[in-house]
Amino acid sequence: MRFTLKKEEKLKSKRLIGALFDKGKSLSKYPLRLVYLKVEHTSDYPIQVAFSAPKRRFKKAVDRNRIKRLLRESYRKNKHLLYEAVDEKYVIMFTYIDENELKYVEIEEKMIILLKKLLEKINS
RNA sequence: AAAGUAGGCUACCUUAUCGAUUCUACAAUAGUAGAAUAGGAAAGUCCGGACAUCAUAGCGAAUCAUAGCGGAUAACAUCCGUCUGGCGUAAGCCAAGGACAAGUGCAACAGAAAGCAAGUACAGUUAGGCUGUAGUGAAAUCAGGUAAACUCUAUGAGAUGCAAUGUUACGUAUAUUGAAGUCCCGAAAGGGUAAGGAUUUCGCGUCCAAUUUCAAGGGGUAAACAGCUAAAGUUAUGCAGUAAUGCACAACGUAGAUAAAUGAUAAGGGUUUCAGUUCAACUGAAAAACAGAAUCCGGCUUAUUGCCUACUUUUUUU
RNA sequence: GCCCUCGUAGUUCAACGGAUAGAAUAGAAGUUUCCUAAACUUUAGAUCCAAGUUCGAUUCUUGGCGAGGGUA
Repeated sequence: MRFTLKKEEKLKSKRLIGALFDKGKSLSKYPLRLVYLKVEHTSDYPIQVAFSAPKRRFKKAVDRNRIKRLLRESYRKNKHLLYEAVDEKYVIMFTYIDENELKYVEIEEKMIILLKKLLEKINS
């Protein structure tokens, strides 16, 4: 298993994002929040994913970029948890809801917990 | 040593592992190897250009900008030099710094009076007139003050911005409904008129015409490529110039993302601060700012780390 | 990315460059009432920030900060 994260795995379609917020279900593990939806998409990968840091909480572009990079890194390291257990296609959006930037180690820890929670939800 | 002024440099580094984007090569659509990958302000979007489109882009007015003088520049509200005025003990800093001797307006309070009329007290001299002084005020008879008041003078500006613009793909609609207009002369060719609509605010002009104009009236994709990064480029030296800068020659080859790459982790080293031990030195701990390209350049403004050089003033010591 | 607009009491709005910045409403205290409301009386409270022009700026100019909008 290689820990890569290619362009094709990123969620870019505005239509899918709209549908995701419209119909998707959400889970959260502070300071992360996740919205997911089972839907057909064009990518070869089973899951398309997007990351966001709200402008309301992080006014500076540097901070938003920083948060998104940390989220992307922690997802890249741990996405095998999902890939090993999921057959159908999903789209996922991660949102950062705290107002302060946490250390990478803490974010990765929460990410793992959140992904496991998601697996339970999907399989049940 | 303290306080201050001016100018300049800098923006932690190295290695390893795991990734991201672009390009190249090999492979063929899986990948492998190599190279490159954020700033001094990338920011604010405040000026100036390049570039692109619009001939319904023209002309005039309006509007806006600039404002001592000379120079630099592609250009500028930038930069350099200099005069004058102001601030500061000084080093230095600041200035929208043309015209109120064209016209119009405005001037609280105070004051007789802030314009077209009036006139207080004292003195020169008794009255009038004239002159001077006092008193109010930011400004008082003086060609008064005020133009970051209208305005005038000189110079400049066509409008819109890369979501410009071009090509391709998908889909397709000159769909449908309502309203307005389709003028005059002539058999025709043609001529006349200028109501309507369009345009950068207005006028002229120009353009449009049942293949017209205006209004109402669905949805999908939110696609790809070009524009898109070699540039009024950077550095060193020489020459010209007080300088900004120009010229010559040499070297270097410098991000192109698009729900938006430039990241994460570990180890070692350097810098600064604090603490401990006998000065040098060592050990330990902590800290490292402001901030993220989005068509590209030249500036301005604002945010901000560490340091260096020169100068000024004051105090202390020799 | 590009292009615009607006900042005055807690809130909604006023104010030719000229006295202590005005009104409504909300707040506080009092009068009235057995108590509350209403009414009446009194009271506190503001020009986003920093420079400049001016004798004098909410108003004019410049820079900053904040808020909002438009744009295939």
